[in-house]
Amino acid sequence: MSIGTVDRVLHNRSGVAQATKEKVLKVIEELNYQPNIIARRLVSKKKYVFAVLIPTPTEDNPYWNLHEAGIKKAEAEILQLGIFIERLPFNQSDPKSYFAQTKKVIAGNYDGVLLVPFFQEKTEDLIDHCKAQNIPCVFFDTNFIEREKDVLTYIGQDAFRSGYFAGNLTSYLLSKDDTALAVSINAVKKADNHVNYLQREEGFKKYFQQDKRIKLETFHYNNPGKDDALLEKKLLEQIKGNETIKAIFVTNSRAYKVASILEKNKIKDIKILGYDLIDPNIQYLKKGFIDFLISQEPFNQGYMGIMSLYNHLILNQEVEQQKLMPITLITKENLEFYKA
Amino acid sequence: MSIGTVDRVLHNRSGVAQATKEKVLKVIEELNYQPNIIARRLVSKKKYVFAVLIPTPTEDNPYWNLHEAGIKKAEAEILQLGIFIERLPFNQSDPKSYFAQTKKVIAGNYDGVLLVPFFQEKTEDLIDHCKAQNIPCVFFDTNFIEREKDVLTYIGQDAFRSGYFAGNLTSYLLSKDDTALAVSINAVKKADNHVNYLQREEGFKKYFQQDKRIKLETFHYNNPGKDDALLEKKLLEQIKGNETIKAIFVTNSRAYKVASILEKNKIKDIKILGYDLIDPNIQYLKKGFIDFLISQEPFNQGYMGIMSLYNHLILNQEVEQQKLMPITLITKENLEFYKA
DNA sequence: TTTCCTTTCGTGTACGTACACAAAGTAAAT
DNA sequence: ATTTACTTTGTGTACGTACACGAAAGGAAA
Repeated sequence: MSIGTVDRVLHNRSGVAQATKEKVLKVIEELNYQPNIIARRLVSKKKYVFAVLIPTPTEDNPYWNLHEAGIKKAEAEILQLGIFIERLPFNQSDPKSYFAQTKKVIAGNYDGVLLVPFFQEKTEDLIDHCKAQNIPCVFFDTNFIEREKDVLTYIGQDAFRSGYFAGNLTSYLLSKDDTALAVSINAVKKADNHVNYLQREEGFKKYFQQDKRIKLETFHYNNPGKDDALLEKKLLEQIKGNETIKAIFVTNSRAYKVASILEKNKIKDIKILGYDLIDPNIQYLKKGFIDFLISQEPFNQGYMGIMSLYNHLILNQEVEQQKLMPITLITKENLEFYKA
Repeated sequence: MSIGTVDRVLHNRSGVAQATKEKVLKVIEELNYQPNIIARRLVSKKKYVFAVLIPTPTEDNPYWNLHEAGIKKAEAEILQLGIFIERLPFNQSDPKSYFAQTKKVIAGNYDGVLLVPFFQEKTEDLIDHCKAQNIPCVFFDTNFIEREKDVLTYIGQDAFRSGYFAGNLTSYLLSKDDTALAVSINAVKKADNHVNYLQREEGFKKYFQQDKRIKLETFHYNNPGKDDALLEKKLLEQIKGNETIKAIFVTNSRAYKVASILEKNKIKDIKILGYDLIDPNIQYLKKGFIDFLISQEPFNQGYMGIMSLYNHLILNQEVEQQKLMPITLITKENLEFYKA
């Protein structure tokens, strides 16, 4: 038995007599042979290229910078192994830019795809392509539940449970017959891409269906422009219309907008809960205007997203269908221990 | 210029003319040469062995199982790279067993050490040895502040800040003139090894020095045996002696003991905060008798502990002097998203 | 038996690094 | 000029894997 024969058996290639093959397999079994990944990558000159579709961080929403950091860390770790990452950023308020990038991925020759399935209708073709070409695709941050079974994995929070958690926490802060206000502020008119926000609100509501001591109101504001004056007017109307509102749950990273309105109007007895450790939120957390922020651990999401592709393609490891990120609570007091 | 010469320059070995050396260095600079870690580990037959000193998980304290899981993950990742882990478990209520293991490390020939510096006096020799032999040493879970500068890194929580965080959280749960009770239950008489507990209590107290709306009491119970009946008697005495006690902060993983006492005595209006996702705690969290648990992320501690040694020794990377773990809050609602 | 083809198996080379050893170069001593 | 001692440089081999290529074995037809 020579190295060559063993190698053929290992890779299930043709040209080995059945008897020999069985003998080799037996020995492999006995010795519990594990291929040396190191040597394998060393000799293989195959390059892997992963496409990453992630919104461009904007001043209005710097959130995506945090993912980028995690992606960068993964990139550094596996660059030496011949794996390259190509970023295809899109404008999160412009479906066309998203569509253009998905088309690039379909036209290009990528070995794996990591994406935030922001605009769902536009995502279908991409998933079909990946499925047909057997290209692993990873959703992160936002799930696309209908097509979840067609991708390698989803990495992100369970948005509904996250909202439910927020409800539970809010219940600790309020007294009987107080009201909690769930606020959703969207940057675009059509909110089909904000699955997370909707599900968080649902989870939050669900909690208070079981815990009737506390009342619930909702506030929705969709605005593609940036007319924060109107937001202020409407929000104040609602708050002043109900003196029992003692907590506001902002279903996305715009908690700082609510905080700034309360600060400006010197309203101090309303607690604010929101999402994401972006800078404006952090500032208001430190100042005490925001009480709690829920982190989605975007850094880890980015890191694990890339690593899932790596584990699947290069290490041939099983990858879980869902990697649900922890629902992490941040206050002024433990903030400094979370880098992202 | 041959491979051999370049290699000599790279490793700063002798036998290269100054002129040649400079020429080679220049080219290395220009090409931004990065050594291929893969190939390097492949060829090097040097084996690394790390010693891990960690308490044996007991029925009374299964906490250390969680670290072990993280260590195992790291082990699996780097085993192929010729790195081996040798476990030297000790009995956490027996300083002698700890001492015996430290002596083994000193006598042995290890390339790195990961330990919980539980009994501080007994640790001195080990640290001296590591320092003299230039063996990297990592503290985790518990810090040994006086010798922190002599080791590679400390991985764990900032216990004081963690207690402070708990204080802040407690303040949300209580009303003016309520009392918070800080409870420390130790399994051994001499509590010099429980630096964490003490610091958490200090942090907790500190918070209420600034927030005077709430009163504070403390309760200490040191018992090397397992006389939980006495604990119950004493704790009930204190609780019944002060009707305003509305929250109990347990400074270590024994929150379940307090919860069981409250459950047995049908006391329902006192909230419990504690540490660590060990099974009995989790049970009481689910039942609603414990409200909040703070996780120290032991899994990550174990994983990162091993990886710090690896990064330092094999990858020659800079390692931070302190890797402070996040202070993570767990409730019934987000529990399932934390595996450890 | 020879020829030819197919199936089966062994050998050689490469990946990038580390190191032992051989070769070449240099300079002083004979 | 030759020897000797030493410095400097080049070559060969190995690590474990992947694969191309060629060698051997086997069988069928000439």
